[in-house]
Amino acid sequence: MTSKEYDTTPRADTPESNGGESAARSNFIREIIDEHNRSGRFGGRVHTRFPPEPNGYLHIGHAKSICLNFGLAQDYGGKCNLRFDDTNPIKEEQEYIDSIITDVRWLGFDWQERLFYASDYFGQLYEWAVKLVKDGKAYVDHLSADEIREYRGTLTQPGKESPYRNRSVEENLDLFERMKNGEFPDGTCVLRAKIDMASPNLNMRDPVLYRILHAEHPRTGNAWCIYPMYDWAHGQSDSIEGITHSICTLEFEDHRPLYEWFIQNLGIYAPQQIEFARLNLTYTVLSKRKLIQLVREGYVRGWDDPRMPTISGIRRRGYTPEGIRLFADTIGVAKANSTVDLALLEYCIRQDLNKRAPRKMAVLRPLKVVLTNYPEDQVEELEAVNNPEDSDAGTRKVPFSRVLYIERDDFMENPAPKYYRLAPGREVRLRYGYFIKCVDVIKDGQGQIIELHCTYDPETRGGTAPDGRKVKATIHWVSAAHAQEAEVRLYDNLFTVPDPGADETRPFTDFINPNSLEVLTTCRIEPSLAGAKPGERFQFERLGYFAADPDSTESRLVFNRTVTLKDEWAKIQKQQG
RNA sequence: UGGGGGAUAGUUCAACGGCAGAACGACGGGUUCUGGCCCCGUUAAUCUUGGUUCGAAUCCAGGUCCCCCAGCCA
Repeated sequence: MTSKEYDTTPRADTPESNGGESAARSNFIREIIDEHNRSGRFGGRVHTRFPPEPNGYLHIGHAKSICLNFGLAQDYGGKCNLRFDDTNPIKEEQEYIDSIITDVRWLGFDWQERLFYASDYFGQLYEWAVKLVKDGKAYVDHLSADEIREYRGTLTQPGKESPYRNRSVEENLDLFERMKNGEFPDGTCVLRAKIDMASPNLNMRDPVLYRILHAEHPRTGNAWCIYPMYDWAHGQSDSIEGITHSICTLEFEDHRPLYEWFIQNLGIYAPQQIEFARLNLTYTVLSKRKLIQLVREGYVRGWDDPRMPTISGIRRRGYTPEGIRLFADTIGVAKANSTVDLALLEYCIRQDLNKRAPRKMAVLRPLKVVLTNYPEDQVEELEAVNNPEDSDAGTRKVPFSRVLYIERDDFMENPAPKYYRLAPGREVRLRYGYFIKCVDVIKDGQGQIIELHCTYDPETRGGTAPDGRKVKATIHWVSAAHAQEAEVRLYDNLFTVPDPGADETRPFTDFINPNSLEVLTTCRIEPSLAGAKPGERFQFERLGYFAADPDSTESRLVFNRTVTLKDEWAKIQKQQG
């Protein structure tokens, strides 16, 4: 394995290569890059990487990092690699590699031919380890894992040197080679760097470089039985790829001196590690461990359950790459730990969907309405606007007839204050249709409202009255004879509290929202929705944004509610108690 | 009690010695054939104590609080 060539010439062919700032909002990383461009440290290059370990599915927190790394490269006319940090075969699987590739691509980013794996560098990494041994800077340690921990000391006390620390170069070379050749079982010994057992930074107390793992690797199979630790692999992988800015999360700040020690003692190209605060979101969890638990213990249907904060989950839910990128840009990047309000994510998604989602009419909880003065067999085709935000979206025809369904919520027998939808004796407008007035409320034996009798005003076709009278509300509807039946899944926060992990005396699963999923099976949707393909997104007017689910069949569509519309009436109701 | 980081409206992020600003949220209003979108307005912050300076969120000193580190995980 040889180190890769990388281009160190300034990228004069790209628009942002004059060392200049771009239009994006300022942040501390851009300032560092700008400074590097001024000083010429990287010759004006900007080359980042997104380096996931393929041990799970990507989530919205990773999206922040992906948008940051790829976004910086785009803005500065640079490059961004996708690199799998696959140094621990015990946890990693091809399934995860595949899903990560899918997700990053879906988010809208392109690494071109630069898809790499830390395992691509196992050979080079081994050679560099041999060099360190030869330089007297690494040794094979036969202390057990427990002993290593004891010898490491504590936060306040220095560590002790291992009795094996001063083996000869020859012995270390021999032992290390035999480690590689598989002569020792797992856990027998490790290769450690010889740095400083008294360092106040525990990462510098002779960190382990290689451990013995007789495990099959998704990519290298059984070629290796020793595997590099993160610290030994990461910086050198960055170096090999010519990365300029190695952006990682805050918990690696303590690792930076080690990152630099390896690079320096190997005498190889030095990238700059920069740390930023990872994303936290209210009403959700983003730790891999907790996400796995939700899946394994059946709290959700899988990694792609629309309630999950995984990329595959929010994709299925109907979130858009554009919306997620807008979110990443909006939250910015800094070093302070923070928790972003979920409302901001939802705002960004609505913002994007509002511009692009075709409008449709759908009734979630149907209430039958008979227009008693409308001709029995008449059907009209009413013209509806597909998207008021996009004049190019055109119009469509929606069938209208004597028997309709409206939303149960759009009728109130004893209307509350400020409720201005349909009520006995009250007139409202049917969207794109006529004014109707409720004249009779039909109930069953239990007193449940089962049907409304209304009259329509033929003069109001198109939605305006010739006499100029106004109505307070416009409600959506579908024609009973023409509507299709569909299933709609409504989602609420997976957790009932803003920070489910805050109480350390209780498991986070105690705070799971029992009502996070509501399945409605008798919804009626306008006929033009027939044939909607999984993944297609719509706005159901007055209800929210919805995406067709892969569970849909030819005969029966299933929709996920992506996010509600802002709902002024819901707010008023809340205030009214 | 070692080391490394951090602290600006309710939330997230700007301001880099010179008028503390934006977005979201909340509240109020306008507009409207979606109680949506859009528009306008109100609310609301520099952790603390000193110091330097004509002038400090920004520089200096002390303090407080929060986060991370003792994997053969990443």
